Amino acid sequence: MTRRDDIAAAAMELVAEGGTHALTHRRVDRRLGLPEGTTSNHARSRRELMLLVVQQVAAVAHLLPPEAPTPSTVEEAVEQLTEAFEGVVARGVDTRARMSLSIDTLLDPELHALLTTDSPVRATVLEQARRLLDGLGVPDSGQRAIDLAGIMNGLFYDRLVGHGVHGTPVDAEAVLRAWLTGLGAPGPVSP
Amino acid sequence: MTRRDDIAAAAMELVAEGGTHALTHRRVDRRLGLPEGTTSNHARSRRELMLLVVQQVAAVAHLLPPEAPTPSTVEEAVEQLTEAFEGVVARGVDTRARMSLSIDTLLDPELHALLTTDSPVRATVLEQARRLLDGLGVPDSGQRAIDLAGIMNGLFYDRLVGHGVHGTPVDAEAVLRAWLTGLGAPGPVSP
DNA sequence: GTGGCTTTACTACGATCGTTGTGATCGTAG
DNA sequence: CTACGATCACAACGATCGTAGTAAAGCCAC
Repeated sequence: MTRRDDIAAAAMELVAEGGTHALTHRRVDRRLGLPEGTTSNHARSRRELMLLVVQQVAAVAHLLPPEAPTPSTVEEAVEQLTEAFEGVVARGVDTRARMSLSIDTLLDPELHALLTTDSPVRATVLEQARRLLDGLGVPDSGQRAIDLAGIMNGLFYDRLVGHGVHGTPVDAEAVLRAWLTGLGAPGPVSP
Repeated sequence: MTRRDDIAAAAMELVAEGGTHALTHRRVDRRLGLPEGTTSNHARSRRELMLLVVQQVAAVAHLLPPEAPTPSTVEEAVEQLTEAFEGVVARGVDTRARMSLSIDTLLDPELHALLTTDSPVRATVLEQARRLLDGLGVPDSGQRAIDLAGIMNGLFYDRLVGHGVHGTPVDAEAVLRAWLTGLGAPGPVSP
């Protein structure tokens, strides 16, 4: 069981560092110092190997720590979201792997759905985002939660794989503050 | 010359459809119905082949049509940005290829920079974004232009490779409107 | 036309890959 | 202790890949 976890983790790292093209049974073996063929035993095909990485990404990724209290002002929300954002960026690997896999599984809708629509992480993230927006009194919080996830992905992309890697990065805090402000939240919902 | 362009275009399509992993000299030959070895003649190594795609992406991609008049109200800006966004999404291929390559060139900083920091498209996009924001009287338009590019990338990601492909997509127009509104633009700069 | 340079077609090599099979080894329930 | 299922190490296959070389075909200046 531990062996399988090691393989999944190493495979995810490979994808995060060099994209799906760098993902190979033998490369995983080498990275872990295991004899060739070990990874092939656990993931009998390349598709299974990619599935392993997809599951690993889902196992690691979370947008917000679940114990976060619901903020009642825009500024509190900005602070909380920014902190969560920086945490994910600092971790890095799983988000990079997720983005790489999202593109490279477009030809395999089943795997792609496991990463996006059908991902348990997606549901959790949307629910947390919705709760945060509801606490601020933002209307239409369902669609707005989807929008927030989209914005966050843009910020992730910039910092982890885009211009922000070597150039001037986006100002995540300013983006989130402006967006939340512009939503015209009437303030916290009175009890 | 035309031959090389065909190869570059076909290579970009392959990357857009199946990621960098699907990019191969022989696959490009087959897609174009050319005898095997033709692509190898124009891109003597795999790195050259990827460079070809990078250049092709830069050749095709533009955020805004350059002749767009500078908007003077938030609503005009929203309309213009949304229209440009939908245009890029409808085209699709180059943005998908760019995102795939961004990740898969992380191990090759030179190629990665050509896609991001050193890209001529990047400079154009930032300048257009900055002009648009200046027209609205938004302060610190330099950093805000970077932020806008980040937001747009998030929207692209959602629609082209993320949840929006098969699930409920982001509301790009609403996101842009909220963000622009929240920037607290004092209105168009008086002449 | 003719000489010289570029582009094409075609072939071949070694390396790596995905995949499968076969025993050996381990852990554990009976 | 033993038997049995799961995990392991290891070997081997055909296919595909990256890369490079060579000879024919095309093209253009002169």
